[in-house]
Amino acid sequence: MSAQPAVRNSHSHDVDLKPAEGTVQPVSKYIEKFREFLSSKGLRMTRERSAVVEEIFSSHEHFDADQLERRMAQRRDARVSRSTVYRCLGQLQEAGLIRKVARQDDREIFEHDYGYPQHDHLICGQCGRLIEFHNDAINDVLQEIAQQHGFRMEGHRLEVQGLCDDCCQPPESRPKKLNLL
Amino acid sequence: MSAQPAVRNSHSHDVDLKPAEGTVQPVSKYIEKFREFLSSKGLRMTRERSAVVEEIFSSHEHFDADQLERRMAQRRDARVSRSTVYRCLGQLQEAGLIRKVARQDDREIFEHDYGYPQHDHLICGQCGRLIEFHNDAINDVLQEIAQQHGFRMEGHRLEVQGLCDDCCQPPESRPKKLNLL
DNA sequence: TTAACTGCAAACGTTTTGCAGGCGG
DNA sequence: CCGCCTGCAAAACGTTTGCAGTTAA
Repeated sequence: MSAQPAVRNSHSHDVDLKPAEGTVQPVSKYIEKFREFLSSKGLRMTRERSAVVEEIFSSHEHFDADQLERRMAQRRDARVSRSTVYRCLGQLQEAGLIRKVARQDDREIFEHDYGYPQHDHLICGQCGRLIEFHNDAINDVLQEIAQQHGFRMEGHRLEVQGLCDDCCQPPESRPKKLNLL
Repeated sequence: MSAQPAVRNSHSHDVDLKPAEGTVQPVSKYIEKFREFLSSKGLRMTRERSAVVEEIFSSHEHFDADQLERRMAQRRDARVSRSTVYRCLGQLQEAGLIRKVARQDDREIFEHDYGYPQHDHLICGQCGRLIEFHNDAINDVLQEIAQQHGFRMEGHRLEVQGLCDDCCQPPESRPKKLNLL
């Protein structure tokens, strides 16, 4: 589709983890994965669904339903309604392609899940920035704790609240809310 | 239809951590703390507000706004409207007396924060049970990670998803759903 | 063909808010 | 007395759903 600018994303959202390997995976990989899932459920791949997957995996940004809807509105190949966006988000979660990662301003924030290393987030309460990090120790500790409680751990969600580097600066030089990705 | 397991959130939650010490703190301690906060903001302590604090700290259960509203309805000293419950919940969070701890069935779940040791939760996706645990290592790791990113950590929220002991059992021996209320 | 899909709009459930009257300090 | 506080009802919010026409397989 779009000529691959190897660029991450336009806006300044640091992604401190790199993609699984050096290069950006072709979007078709995810579409195929989704098609498999759909087919296993007796569902169909449609123009709308593949367009949504394409949009979501065209960059590694965090996003919410509203942002995705707006991004879809700008595409030429398929206009996708809000309902379909929401329905698709649910299915993509079921399929393991994306996951809810945090909650900001009363909205669920999603991110890529499939083919991306497990990680957690530092969330800036001032500017809303999400900083990814990965740490094996946390998983190990959780695994151990779960075991002690006879709990079968399936996953976790860890949000670290605080202030990012920029927002720690004195108020005068502090950037305004840049909540939109 | 949600893809979530169709389970209500249980009202009776196991608390695997004990209160700070053996005895239950007098509720007045919390009311006093709240009064301080209010006063520092030029706000007032009212019959409704103290009743809410009293209700919340009369037991160490997790709760959501709806449950709290119902509990308030049964009190003799003050009828408290839903609006006031919500407004009060917000202020109690600001005051550091309670905090949101998870999200279940589209509702925020709250718990005591002030005077209670820092901890996290195992959340059973089957029966909704919240199991508290405490582990210093996690905080240490997070503190270190935050520092590496120039992030000023203020707190965190860690939800471990999975299945609790009971719900791991084979269906035959599985206890009936913890019922609500 | 036919069952799943879509957009639309209306419905939903939780939380927030505008308002007029009440009350704490 | 001032201005914060309350309950009420209605609004707002993200999200879900019923429906009738559309489309993938």
